Amino acid sequence: MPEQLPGQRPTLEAVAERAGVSRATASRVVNGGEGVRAHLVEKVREAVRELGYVPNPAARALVTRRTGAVAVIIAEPEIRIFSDPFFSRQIRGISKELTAHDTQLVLLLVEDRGDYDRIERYLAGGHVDGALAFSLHTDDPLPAIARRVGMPTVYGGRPGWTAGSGGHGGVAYVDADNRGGAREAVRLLLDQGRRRIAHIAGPLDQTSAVDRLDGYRDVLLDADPALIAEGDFTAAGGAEAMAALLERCPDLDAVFAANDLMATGALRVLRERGLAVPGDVALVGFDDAELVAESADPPLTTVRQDIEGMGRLMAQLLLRTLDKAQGDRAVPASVITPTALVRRDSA
Amino acid sequence: MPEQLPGQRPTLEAVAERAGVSRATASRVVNGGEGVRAHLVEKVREAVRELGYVPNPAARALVTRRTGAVAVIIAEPEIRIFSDPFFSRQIRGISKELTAHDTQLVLLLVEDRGDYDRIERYLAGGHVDGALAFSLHTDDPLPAIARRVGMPTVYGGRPGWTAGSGGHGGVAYVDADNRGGAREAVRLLLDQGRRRIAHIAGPLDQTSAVDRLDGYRDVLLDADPALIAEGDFTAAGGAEAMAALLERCPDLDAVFAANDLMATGALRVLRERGLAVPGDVALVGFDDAELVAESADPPLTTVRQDIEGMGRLMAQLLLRTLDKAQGDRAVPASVITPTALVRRDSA
DNA sequence: TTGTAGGCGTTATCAT
DNA sequence: ATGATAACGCCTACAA
Repeated sequence: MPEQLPGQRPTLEAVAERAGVSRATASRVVNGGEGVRAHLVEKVREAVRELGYVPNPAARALVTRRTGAVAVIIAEPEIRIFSDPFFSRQIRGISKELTAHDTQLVLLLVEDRGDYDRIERYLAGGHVDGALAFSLHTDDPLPAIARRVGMPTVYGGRPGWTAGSGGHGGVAYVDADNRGGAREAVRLLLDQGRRRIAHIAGPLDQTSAVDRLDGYRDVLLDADPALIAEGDFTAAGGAEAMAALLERCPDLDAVFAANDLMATGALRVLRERGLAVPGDVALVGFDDAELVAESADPPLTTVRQDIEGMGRLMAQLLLRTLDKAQGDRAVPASVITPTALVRRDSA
Repeated sequence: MPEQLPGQRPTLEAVAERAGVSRATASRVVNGGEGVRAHLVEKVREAVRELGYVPNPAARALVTRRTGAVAVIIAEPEIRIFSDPFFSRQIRGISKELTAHDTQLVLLLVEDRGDYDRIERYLAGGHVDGALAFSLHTDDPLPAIARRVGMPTVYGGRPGWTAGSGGHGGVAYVDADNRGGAREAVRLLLDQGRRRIAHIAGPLDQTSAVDRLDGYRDVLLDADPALIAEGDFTAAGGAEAMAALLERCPDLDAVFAANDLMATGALRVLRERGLAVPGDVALVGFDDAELVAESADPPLTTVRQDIEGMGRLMAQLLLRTLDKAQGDRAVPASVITPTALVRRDSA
């Protein structure tokens, strides 16, 4: 039972005194204890235990110039942030990895454009050692900010760039093979004999949406533009897009939706219209979002991406950079993770 | 354009020198500038701008003993954390309030029981000034930990206590009027002439679930126990509970579900069984979760709670305590927020 | 109103 | 292997 004395917390000084050693030695023991005689290590450890000593992170950060914290920046003004299981899983992966490395997760939610000033100040302030950012839209100011303040950053999803928005090179990201996965999905539909395959795209200011659309086009080189509708990655948006597609192309016999949430929206509309899935219209989603794809009616055939794994990977990449670089401005490499088609009942 | 010099960041010292004042004066200006002559304030501000000076939070924390950060602890081992819109909205509310007070949000996800050691070390370490915690289960170790390390904490939802787990008193929380809301829901059903009103409860190791069940019982004093089934706040759990209820009481004509997610699960089962809602069975949910209640088919009549507002309130309570207390161990008061019945089509 | 100087709790560089 | 001691960057009496 550490004695939580009223008021003051024990300092390293107190530990040293109690153990009968110098502050320096106490410090060494607290930080691993290399090169300290065994019995002294024991003495110090005991003092730490008795006093309930916990290092003061501020003091430590002041001298080491390392905070042991990483920012996770989510720049999604909409409700989507959490309601889309995608984020939750990725954050969970990140959290696990960071925790395993004794690193804290500071959550930075961007509500509106004005928040970027705050974010910049925060990053520039040195509150964190690095940053992880998600779901960037085409001309998100974040990459420029990260670069300006020299903050090592790993992006979730390939960032989109407009010319002049800060240049390319030197950006690390983790992304699924969106294009390849989309191709697989469309090919499945094709192999099943479907001939009028529509696509419900995500918001095209996000690269994941663009890449999936590109994959669709890779396979359907001369796809009728009327077969493509843009959604917003939400169920409601998917429903809307589905309705529009049916309006334009009543003869469509398959749909590839750019994510599962939109697929469920599409499913609802198809059901309302009395169209059987996959009988009349086959449907493939993307994500294999849990609690969504599997519990849909019928369960969704979809393209799985290892979202939690991608989160871990992002954190790993960043942590590795932080360890190594320590000033070298080393840039982590990007990683594309594979996808896998998961066949269930909708196609 | 602040000149981001390679390597070293400018210190207060540099600012002072450039402005031709002492460090003390520079510091005063940076922290509000009370009692400093106007032209000096301007001089310092200019130096700050020119140098791109940003205070070093570690150094500041070291002397002020305030970190400007608050921990948000989520102790939900399941996927629910984010997939349930409840958390997302509450976090959003918290984030807004904290941001408005220049306070950072450190997210602490507890995955398994063993993580509590880590949490305790973290809180004891003084990384944060206070904590916000959610969704505590009956004998969650968190309150005891917070108390032991003397961390000001505000809970989201009334904490449940087992005798001896750390005592009662002195705990601040923000909770919706679960019991009152449940009563309203059941009364609505009753007023509509329903006579066999079932309840799909949440996991009874959470007070919100217990309180809603109590509200149900308040109105239906002699409710048939067979009309009550326990779910787990997920859609799948709701479906299961609904199936069980129909098995036991095929004659039920109404259901009050303890949250919207479970209500949607129930909806699915009712539809599968060919039962019309609200024709054969009326249904009321709880939460008014966005993207859930409204877009259900039919849209859910439900009990709304201002979740984001509750989040803000939690943060406000904590921040107020931190400002005032500053050592006094002042305990914030708890707040119960009102609920409102939202009538849509399911009842 | 402004400046001087001490100290916050660590780590890290030296001697020893 | 261990111990002084000087930073780290900031705030805040206290003095002027």
